[in-house]
Amino acid sequence: MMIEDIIADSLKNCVKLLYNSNINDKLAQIQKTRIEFEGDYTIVVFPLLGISRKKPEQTANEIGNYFIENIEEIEAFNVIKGFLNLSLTNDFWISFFNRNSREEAFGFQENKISSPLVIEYSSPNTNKPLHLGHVRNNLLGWSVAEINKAAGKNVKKVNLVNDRGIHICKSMLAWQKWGDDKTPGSSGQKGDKLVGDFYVKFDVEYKKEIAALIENGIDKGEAAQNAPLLLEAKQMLKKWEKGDKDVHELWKKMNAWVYDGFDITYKRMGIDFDKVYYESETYLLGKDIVEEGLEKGVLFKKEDSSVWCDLSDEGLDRKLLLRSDGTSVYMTQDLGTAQLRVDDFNPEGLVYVVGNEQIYHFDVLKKILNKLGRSWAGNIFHLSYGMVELPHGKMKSREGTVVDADDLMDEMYDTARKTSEELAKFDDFTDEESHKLYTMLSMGALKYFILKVDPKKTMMFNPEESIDFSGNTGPFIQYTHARIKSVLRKADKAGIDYNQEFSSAKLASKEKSIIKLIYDFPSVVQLAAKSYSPALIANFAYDLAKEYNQFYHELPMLKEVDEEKRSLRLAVSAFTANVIKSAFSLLGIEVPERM
RNA sequence: GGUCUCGUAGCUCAGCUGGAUAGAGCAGCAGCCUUCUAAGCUGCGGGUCGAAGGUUCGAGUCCUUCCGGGAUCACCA
Repeated sequence: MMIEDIIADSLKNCVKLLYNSNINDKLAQIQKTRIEFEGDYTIVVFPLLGISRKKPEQTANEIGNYFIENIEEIEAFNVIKGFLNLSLTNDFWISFFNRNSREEAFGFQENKISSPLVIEYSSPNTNKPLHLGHVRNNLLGWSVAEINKAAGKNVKKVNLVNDRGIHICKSMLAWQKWGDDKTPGSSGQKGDKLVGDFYVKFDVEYKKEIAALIENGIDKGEAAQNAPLLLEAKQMLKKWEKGDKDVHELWKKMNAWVYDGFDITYKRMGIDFDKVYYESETYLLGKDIVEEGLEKGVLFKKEDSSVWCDLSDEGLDRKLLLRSDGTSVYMTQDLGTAQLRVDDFNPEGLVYVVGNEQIYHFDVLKKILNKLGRSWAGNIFHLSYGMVELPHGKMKSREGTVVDADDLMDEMYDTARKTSEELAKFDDFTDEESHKLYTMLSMGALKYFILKVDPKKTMMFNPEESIDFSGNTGPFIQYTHARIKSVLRKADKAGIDYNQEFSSAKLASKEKSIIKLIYDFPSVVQLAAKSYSPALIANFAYDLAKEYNQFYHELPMLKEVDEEKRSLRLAVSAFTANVIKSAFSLLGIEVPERM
């Protein structure tokens, strides 16, 4: 039980005893004492004045006295206006420290055997390479999954690859027409890049056709619908759906190129999945559900035999589920894949990491599933993250304004190398060690940069300015870890033992503030899991690293003559390093021993 | 137009369910390496929390209106 809960419970007992009244959580307000005041935790007494019927100071004093007399963890208090600041005993912090500082997995909860939380993320299209927007999705999804594992959940990461459809046919058609049998092998180009280029090529030629049609006096909308290239692509899609051998062969070949390319990028980002679904295998699934909905009378059919769901009673419009030609739309497929996931995993929840432009889509998805009587519809959670914007607006694949994922990682690597060469503290690194370090730092900088901002918020990325390596950054925190490890190596070498219990040690202010921060780590993990926010973990790691660096400058370790103080400070350092490492592991960031 | 979102320092971002004089980093200026890694530490300057009302003992946080940005409302995905 966390100390905040103990204080809250005690407060309830106290109010019952002193003022003969029961209070709820809303009135029992406990918060951390602000640094400028003496104390560890603060009870806000304003809400209790109506019950005590006394002045704030008097009420706070009465409660403070109760705590001193009855709660052994509390050793002192002071009152400022309506705030009752409680000081915990030195012993409380020391014994917490003794119990946990050598726990490798401190803050992580053992995996429970429970039905899984299925998290879908990434879900790329196989017609273009990954860009910065996808990077945010992938890092977020992966991290949210890891955080939930650490919080004790049984997590399954899944990917639904969008490997078929009109957009795929467009790049296939362009390759057929203008590809000259180019392959990744012959061109030396990464497969996803090659295919992406043909997708762009299609768009260029298609636009030319539209322009020509308009020139000939054809209406704009009609031109877009009837351009020969588009008709040809549609034709190809029909062939694909009929199982045409040639089209399928081409489709398989080009998708294989893309997967080879994606694998490289995924691997570099450190992303993985427990299960990969392919839309080509699932896109027909929703039709059964639609059929079921028609039978139940939840859905209806129009004269042209298209099928709809009426959501007007939910304040929404009608939603199409089957086209008049009987083919399914995106929504239909998602109904099917949701059901498939439920059948596959019997999950306690389904999480979709998908951009906020699809809020409406998921809203509708849940409502339709609800109408269809799927009780698990309420367990669907759409983690809708914000877009990544560039100074000149949002990224558009077809307009070439995207920040390519591979290029970005290359640039980060370059910056890491230059920065490291400039600031290097060692000259004995082998090429391999250097490469490993640059990789670690560049990915640390990138991942931290993206994950530290609240997932829900739109974020800004300026390609002109490289991502920082100092200040509130990944490398700063990695540096803190390496710095601690350096001191610990020296301590080990000098034969200093800091792996022990501490009994009487009176904590210095900076030692205590670090221990207090670390004390919160388990709750931060829980909260980050519940709110699906890696940003909370990133912020925590930064606060800890910052606090540690102040400690480092203020208090000597190896030079300290008092042996117990020396050992305690080394032990605090070791604990800090371990927690930084754990926190960063949840963000997918590795920490170096030396840098 | 309907719905949903966001607006905090020059820039990028924190600010848990309303609580004490609104915090970091970057950028700028000034200090600190014969001392455990200076990717660090210390200090200075910088804010009518988009605007106006309201609820409350108390509002960056909740409500209303307005201004500004974004998303969405397809027989696209």
